[in-house]
Amino acid sequence: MFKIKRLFNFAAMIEVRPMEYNEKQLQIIDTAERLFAAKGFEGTSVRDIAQEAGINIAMISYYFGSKEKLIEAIFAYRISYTRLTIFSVINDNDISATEKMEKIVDSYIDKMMKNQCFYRLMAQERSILDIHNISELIYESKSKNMEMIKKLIAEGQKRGEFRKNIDTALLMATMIGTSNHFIVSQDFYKRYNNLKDMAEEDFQKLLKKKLGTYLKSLFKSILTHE
Amino acid sequence: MFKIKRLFNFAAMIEVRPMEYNEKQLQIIDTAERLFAAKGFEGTSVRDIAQEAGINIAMISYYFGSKEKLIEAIFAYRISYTRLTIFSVINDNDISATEKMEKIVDSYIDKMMKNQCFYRLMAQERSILDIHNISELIYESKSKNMEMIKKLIAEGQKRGEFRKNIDTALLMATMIGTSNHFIVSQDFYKRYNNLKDMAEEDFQKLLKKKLGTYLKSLFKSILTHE
Amino acid sequence: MFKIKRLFNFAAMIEVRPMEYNEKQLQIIDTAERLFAAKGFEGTSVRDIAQEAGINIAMISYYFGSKEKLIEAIFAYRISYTRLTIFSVINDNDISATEKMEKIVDSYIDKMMKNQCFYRLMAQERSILDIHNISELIYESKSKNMEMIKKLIAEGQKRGEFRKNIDTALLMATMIGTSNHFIVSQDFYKRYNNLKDMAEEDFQKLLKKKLGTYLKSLFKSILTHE
Amino acid sequence: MFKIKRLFNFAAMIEVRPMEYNEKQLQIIDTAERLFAAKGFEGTSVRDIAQEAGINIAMISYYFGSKEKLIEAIFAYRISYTRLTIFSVINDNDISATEKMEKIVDSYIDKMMKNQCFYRLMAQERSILDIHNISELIYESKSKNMEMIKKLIAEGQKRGEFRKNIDTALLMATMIGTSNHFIVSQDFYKRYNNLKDMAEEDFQKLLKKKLGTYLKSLFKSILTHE
DNA sequence: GATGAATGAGGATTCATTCAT
DNA sequence: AATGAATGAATCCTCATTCAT
Repeated sequence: MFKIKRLFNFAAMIEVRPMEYNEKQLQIIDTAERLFAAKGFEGTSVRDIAQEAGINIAMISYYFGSKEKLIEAIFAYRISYTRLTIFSVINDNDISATEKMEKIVDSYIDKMMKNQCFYRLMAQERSILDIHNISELIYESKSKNMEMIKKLIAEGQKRGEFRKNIDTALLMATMIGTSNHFIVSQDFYKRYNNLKDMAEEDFQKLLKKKLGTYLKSLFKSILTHE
Repeated sequence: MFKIKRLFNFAAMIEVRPMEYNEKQLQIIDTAERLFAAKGFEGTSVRDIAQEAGINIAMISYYFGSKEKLIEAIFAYRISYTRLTIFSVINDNDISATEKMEKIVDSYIDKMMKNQCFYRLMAQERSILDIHNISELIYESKSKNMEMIKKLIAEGQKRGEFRKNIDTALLMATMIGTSNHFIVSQDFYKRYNNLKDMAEEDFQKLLKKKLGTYLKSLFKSILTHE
Repeated sequence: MFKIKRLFNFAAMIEVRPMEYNEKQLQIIDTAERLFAAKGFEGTSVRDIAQEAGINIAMISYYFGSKEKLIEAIFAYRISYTRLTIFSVINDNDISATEKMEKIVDSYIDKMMKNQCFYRLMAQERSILDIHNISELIYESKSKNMEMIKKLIAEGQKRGEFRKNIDTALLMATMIGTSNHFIVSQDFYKRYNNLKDMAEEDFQKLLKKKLGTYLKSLFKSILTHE
Repeated sequence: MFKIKRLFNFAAMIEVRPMEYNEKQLQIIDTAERLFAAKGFEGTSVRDIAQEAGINIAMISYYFGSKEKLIEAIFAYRISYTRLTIFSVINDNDISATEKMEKIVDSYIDKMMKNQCFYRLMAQERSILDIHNISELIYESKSKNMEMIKKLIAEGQKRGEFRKNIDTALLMATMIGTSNHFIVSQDFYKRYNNLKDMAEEDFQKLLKKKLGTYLKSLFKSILTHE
């Protein structure tokens, strides 16, 4: 029915379509994601989710099978979107490797800023790893991304844009880790720099811009300088 | 007795001594830290901790008051150690700013590698922040570190070692975020690179060396290149 | 659903209807009342109640929220019945003030004999007062009763049936206190008078008759003699 | 040692001497009595008592054996004093039966006002009876008192002071019940009559005077009127 | 398809007491 | 004689889930 056993089909990768959920299910996913991010998986009860989402408690088991399955669904749902972007950027033949990398950074930051809850949640789960059946999902997604980035780096090196000896894993760690940490520490940043009075929207824009500029400059540095 | 009202004494900062716990208390702290890191705060029951630590369940409330207070104690305990290192490095007059920065990176990585559980735990709590009374503790520690790093950067700039326009917050985010993400994703790294057969000790050394080399090179890049 | 925000509605006093509980809830109330009376509130565990009532432990929290709320519900439930009787007696225009008072005494004794558990419980709570949120409930009920009795006494005085200078508070204390003490000490009474072999039913009838005769005679004495 | 198996020795009744406790033990008794009265036996923890009394937790078990034994000790201690008074009044040959009865009422009220905590506690335990080993103690004390009162009534009847057909049990119930209820409901009384601003000492005097006058008048009525 | 009622399992904590000192 | 440390048992309550409707 709405249960997907195997998430990604290599052969049909381009056509990978995120599973379809009805409105109520999406509402549950959004609410759960937000609450899981804010209070942790175990710290959030299905009652909390049901109440916040304005639905019946039994609906969660009814729609997703269990609380565990719900978080798996959240990850499957969110991750299924991520790949498409990178994929389309990589395959764009009209721009240089450097430009591609910049686009990827921008796109990553954009996605993360828009889905902060999910990325917070992922930061938690990365640590708790293997308790819920998510690690496999993350592994697949991550290695897929790694492959693409590697290909891109190779392309850049071939074109003479990038230097040799680039450690993709650490490069990714820098992009993901720096972004995550910066976003997750935004409360510290706001308080430390006395930006409490800034409108939230403006503050988010500021973070995004700072982070984007910084990361792209950093990547340039890493990728080109000897 | 073992309760600390105020953690850091500015005036007596050099002499700040971590609170003293007896052996059993330390055993609880270590076990709890490990389990919290592995299963999350809410995902870990006091029964789990007691059983794993080989002590009576009631001892946790007896020694720390509550599960909540226990995690606070863990943070207070671990954080109280961190500062000293940075402080002593900064105040070393015999080495250049560049060398100081390298020492700080090394010392951070070293500490993190040795206390992976705590850093995993902190990664979780950074997200859940403000549920337990830890954010204040982290804020204090973090801003203290920021101040010292800022001072160091200023010193480096004054000495002509570092370039202008360095964003300390993002620099820190890179060090902490990259390290954290790399460590937290070590299982991915191992699997992705088929290193399952490598001895754990060797693997840890490998991670540490790679990370250290990378981060120091990265910092050099950020701090010196225009 | 079964939560009552405001117990007594002055305007609609005649129509005050006790809250409606389903059969299982009433079963819990009865059992809890009996056990609280016998072993005290704190001396009774929710396990005891659940076991005795033949229901699941969780049902008590499920239906009443907590053990505390349960005892509040018991009081609200029992007290909501009491007023009606006095009210209807007072407003009966066909009988003298003396007869009214006799009816009130009879009705009080009758109610108390039938709900000995509750009156025992109330005797305990009167002492512990203010720990559970019951004092307010009792205050309201008691002052309402006081008002009615005062009115009745005034009526009796106006009609020349009762003497002047009657202290309503002490009059009430005599009725309630004597009855309570007599009932609560019935075990002593039975043993002291060697009535162990008397059928329980007969014994209860005996108590009721003795108490009724005595109290009515006493009231006559108090209300009429100079 | 400090354990008394059998409290009252009939033969040596006149010489009955309350058990001797050292200062710390008396401190515990007083504190426990107060807390038991305020929060109930089960509602009071030995920790509460120890903390309030400023003594070590283990002392309670050490001195009294257990919490249960402590409350037994309280009852034994307080009850052992009560009898003496009645006894001496009864045996006074210089005053009439009526005067004796008045003295007994006065003495009872006086004792109760001075030991409100204990009387509150007794009101609770009367209901919970037979859980702690106190009922026997109370039975003995009560029947002893009953005997004396009966003797006094017989004396009054013989002397023509009192009427025939007096139910001693109900007479006692009136004295004890009315007093208890009046005292236990003093908060209601204060609030109902807007006496919150009266000094506590004055309020207590008021209660005592009202109660004394009322009860003695009531007793006269019961004992003399036909 | 959707849900209110119900429940067994397990949560953290507090309890009175004991024991070594 | 006195006590701080320690503990097994029991506390109330919440949990995710199920089931009859």
